[in-house]
Amino acid sequence: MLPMARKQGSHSDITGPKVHQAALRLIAQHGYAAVSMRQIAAEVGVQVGALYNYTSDKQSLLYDLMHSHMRDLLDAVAATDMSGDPVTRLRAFTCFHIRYHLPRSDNVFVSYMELRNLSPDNFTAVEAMRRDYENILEQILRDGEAEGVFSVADTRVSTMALIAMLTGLSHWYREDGRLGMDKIEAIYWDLVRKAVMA
Amino acid sequence: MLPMARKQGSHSDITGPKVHQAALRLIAQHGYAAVSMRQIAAEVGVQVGALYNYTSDKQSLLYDLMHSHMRDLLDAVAATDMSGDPVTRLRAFTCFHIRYHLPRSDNVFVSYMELRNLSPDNFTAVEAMRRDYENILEQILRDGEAEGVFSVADTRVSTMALIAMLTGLSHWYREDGRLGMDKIEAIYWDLVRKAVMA
DNA sequence: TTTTCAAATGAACAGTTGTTCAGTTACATG
DNA sequence: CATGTAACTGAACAACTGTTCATTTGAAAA
Repeated sequence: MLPMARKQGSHSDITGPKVHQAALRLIAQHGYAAVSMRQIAAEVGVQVGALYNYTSDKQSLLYDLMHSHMRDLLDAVAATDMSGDPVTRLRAFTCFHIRYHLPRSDNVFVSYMELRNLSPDNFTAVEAMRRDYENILEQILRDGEAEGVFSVADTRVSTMALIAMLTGLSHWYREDGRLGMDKIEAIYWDLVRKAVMA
Repeated sequence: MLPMARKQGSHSDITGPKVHQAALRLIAQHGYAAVSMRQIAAEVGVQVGALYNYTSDKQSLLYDLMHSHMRDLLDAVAATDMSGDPVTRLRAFTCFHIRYHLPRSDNVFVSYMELRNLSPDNFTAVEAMRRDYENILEQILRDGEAEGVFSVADTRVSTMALIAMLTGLSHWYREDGRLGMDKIEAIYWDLVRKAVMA
């Protein structure tokens, strides 16, 4: 088969997403700095130059991955029912976090590990969104403390501690492992609840 | 000042550690793949070629950093008093972890983020040491469960959750921040204790 | 003072990097 | 069928990569 400047059934609508998928997978596996544009192109099945129809440069590609992940995360959490008393809300947040993150380990990995490879402006933007997400949990803890149902030594630190605990799960969880998502959810909810309960 | 092939008072005993310090700092800041041997050399104040008097290649340099960190960690934890009932031991482990890791944020960062840049053999070696460290905590939890003083839904998962919570601290703690190490220690011990107590 | 040699230089190596762009191709439109 | 153009190729660019090594240096040993 001879090389073709344009393949059958190949459009911007197909190649565009493919570029992002390939970049996400490769960067999650090897890291941003260790992945070349040529590797991404090869995974898509295209030459390097073609990538620049879909991103202005490598940095923007990384930013797009991280920014869209955070946007989707914030949209999803906003669409989740978080009403009720603080304990119910904490449970809803915990379960949401686990169920949203576990099937998206590549996204989590990239958004966690590649922060330092963002340009200063891009870093600020992504960091603000991460902070927005953390604040949702922090507010739940504050409300629970105000009602006297939660009791933690420091709300902000406890927020960070719980987020770290929950996010760490994505780093070692394997879908084909010993425990299913329901079990995991129960175990983590048990730890979270007890840790903050008055 | 003309370039000199050997500077005054410059020995292997001085440059060697400097190479590791520079590599640690730069890799913690930018990541292994993003740091070049020339950048490390510049930080040391030397030309690239000189680095190869102290490491056989870049990969070995990374492995040395990670392996020696894990070795020091395991030595330090072994030298710490972990006797007594499970609650006392859990407290000792929690405080040890925090006090050991907080002043070594560069080491923690590198040992956490650069695992995927290790060659397969080096990865296996470092991973085994990490597992040894985790097992210390896991054994404390098991003993506590056997005595009925702890109660967790799954010991292994709880171990990973607590380690993630504790290690996450190193990612955001700033020495000049709002809270000193004593306060932090108290806050985390509170969370850990409550999370696993029966 | 002369000798010795660990330690560092600086140039070179072949390969890879991100990015650009003139040219080619195949599909959609007329 | 002819034409326009979005999508892609392939080659080129300068800069940078890890690594090697013959050469030079200067401090310590004789």
